[in-house]
Amino acid sequence: MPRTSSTRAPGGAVTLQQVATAAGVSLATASRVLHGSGGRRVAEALAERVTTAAAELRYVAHAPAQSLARSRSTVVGVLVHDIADPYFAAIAAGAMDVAREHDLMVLVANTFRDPGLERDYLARLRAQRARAVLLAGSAFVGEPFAEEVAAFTESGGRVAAIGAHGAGIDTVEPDQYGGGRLVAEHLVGLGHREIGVVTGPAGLATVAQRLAGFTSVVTGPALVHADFTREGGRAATHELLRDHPGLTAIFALNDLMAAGALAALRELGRPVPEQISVAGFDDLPVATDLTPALTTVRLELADIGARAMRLLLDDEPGGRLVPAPAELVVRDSTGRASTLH
Amino acid sequence: MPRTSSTRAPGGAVTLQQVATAAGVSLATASRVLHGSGGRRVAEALAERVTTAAAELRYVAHAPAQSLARSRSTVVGVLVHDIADPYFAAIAAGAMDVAREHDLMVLVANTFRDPGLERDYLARLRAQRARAVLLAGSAFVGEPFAEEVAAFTESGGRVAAIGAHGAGIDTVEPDQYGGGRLVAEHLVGLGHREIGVVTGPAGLATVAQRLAGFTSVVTGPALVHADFTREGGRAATHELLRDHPGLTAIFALNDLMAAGALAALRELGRPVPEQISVAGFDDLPVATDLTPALTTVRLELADIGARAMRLLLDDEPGGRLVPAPAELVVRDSTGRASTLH
DNA sequence: TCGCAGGCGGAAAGCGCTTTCCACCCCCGC
DNA sequence: GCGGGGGTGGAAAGCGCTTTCCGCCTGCGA
Repeated sequence: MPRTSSTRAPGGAVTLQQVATAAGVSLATASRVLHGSGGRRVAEALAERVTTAAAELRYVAHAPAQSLARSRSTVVGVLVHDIADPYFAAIAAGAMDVAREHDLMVLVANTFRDPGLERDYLARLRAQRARAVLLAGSAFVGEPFAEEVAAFTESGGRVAAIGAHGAGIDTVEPDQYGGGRLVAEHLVGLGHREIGVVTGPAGLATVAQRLAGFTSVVTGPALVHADFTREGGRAATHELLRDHPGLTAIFALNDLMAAGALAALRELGRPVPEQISVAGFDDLPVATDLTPALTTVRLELADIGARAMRLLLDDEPGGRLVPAPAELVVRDSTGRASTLH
Repeated sequence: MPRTSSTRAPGGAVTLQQVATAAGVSLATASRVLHGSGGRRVAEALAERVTTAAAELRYVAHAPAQSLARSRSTVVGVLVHDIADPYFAAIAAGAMDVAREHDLMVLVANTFRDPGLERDYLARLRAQRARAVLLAGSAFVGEPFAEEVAAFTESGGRVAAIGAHGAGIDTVEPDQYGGGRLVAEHLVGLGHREIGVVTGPAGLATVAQRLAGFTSVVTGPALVHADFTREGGRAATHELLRDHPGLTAIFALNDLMAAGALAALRELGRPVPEQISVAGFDDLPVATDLTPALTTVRLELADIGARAMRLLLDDEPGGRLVPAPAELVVRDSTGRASTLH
């Protein structure tokens, strides 16, 4: 018979009371020793008896009970559109790193850009009394969602966002506009005049900003919508070239779609960059492995995630706006506009 | 002044008691209406008053309090080595999908293969009284970790793993061995005899199994260790070819390293597959976008994650082993062994 | 008309922890 | 030698919810 059977509660977990009893002290003393916030000290000898007993019993505090008693939990939420998208995975990783430094656990919610799910998850994060929530995407819009956010902050939680600036919400704002502009200037500098843009889901602030930056330089580019996925980018590129065969460059609003664009151009037998140039956005790891290596805009995604999490966890007043730079990374997928068209 | 200021508790959140009062019923009745497990019914009229009041006050139950009272929580944990690695991201996404169907929230812990962190996170998941935890990687080994797992199950949580079969633990076992074997047979069938293998971190069961499958066909291949990253694969490939210039094929034990291998070969001016073939493992989305498109072994990662989560959440006795198939996907990076060496 | 059963609302006892407040002990100073 | 004060342990009151048990009320049968 395992030694633990006499010390473990039948239901399973060890309670503080058991530790206290084993150490021969009161519940209060045990609590002070193990979780005391320094306000009150316990004599050396007793403290050691308690810690020893706790270790022997493999005691870990019941976090929900602690949350209840302290009325503050140790979890934070991260809302992402899709954790399998490397863009969000990188942001989440950065955020989780910082959370760990603060001894917090991270609840990740995959919303698939479904507004209903977004609200639902936010409500459930509120139910968990999550200390804070990071909105790692900019599709979170609309009145009902804003109400949910308000309810969250009103019940004492902090909210920060990446890329979408709401009133009173801390925001890390990647320079989407500037990135789009950099691409435009780069392409124009190479002599391109007929440029098509593969945009993302309508309504995404990210899309609007990247596009706005681009059109601040190149007016009236050919546009086609896709869904921020590789396949979407591929299909959109076919469509784009069918309708506008004279294009000499394509700007895909993210790297996933740029990969699709390159695939489509390969299928069409259009050499890149000799006949047509392609640029992306995000500088995902895949960008270097594409052929030709992708010219794109670098966002320090992990860093962005980390900074957003820091905004959530310090105790400064909210409403701050932290800019994150976008940097053009020129690789082999862009070249001088071909003169023969 | 916002209308809510009179109804909201100053501290923030709305409590059930407030809802009950607003509806003019007792706490018990409100609880039965809103969270009743069907065991007991409340008259229609009262129920409606309660739900209305709850909606108006934007009430959401205090999850920690609920966990405490019911002594079961609504969170599950997923332990991954690195969520930014597409392999784990895909598994996590599949798992999270199933969790959502069960109305559970997912706590994701990034361990970076640090044994200390793995144990620590597992203890904290136990502290949260997570209903279950999915070990989405096979590096979780060693006595201390096994003890932590035991403590977790003893305190009433379920544990499932991907790829590492432990006693009493539900496991989804991707056919790593078979996949390695498929690659070997494929390469041998193409006439390759001098094959190098870029392996992963020592001690990973995944690595051992893929390699074992491979060496069951090809004995004594040249080996070099890397760390499952693209850069590691690149460096390892350089090393491999320095020491074994006559290799006609390279098997990288995952796609990330295969991407690095292709980069290295490009740097060396060795055409793939004309002069040397390359195969990977996992069939990450990037595989199709590499040049040449990568021959690899497909694992249905999202499905694997989903199945593992289902194992965790049904109430069957543990210790099951669910195999997941591995399938060879032949693309352009492998070809007949060059006769000139 | 009275009795009883069935149905349904409410009081209250926890769930495991924190934290306030009280009581005790010891030591010091006068 | 006695009173008081500082320090430290313990009792107990919650935190917000679930759930058992109790008791009331209604309606039906005799």
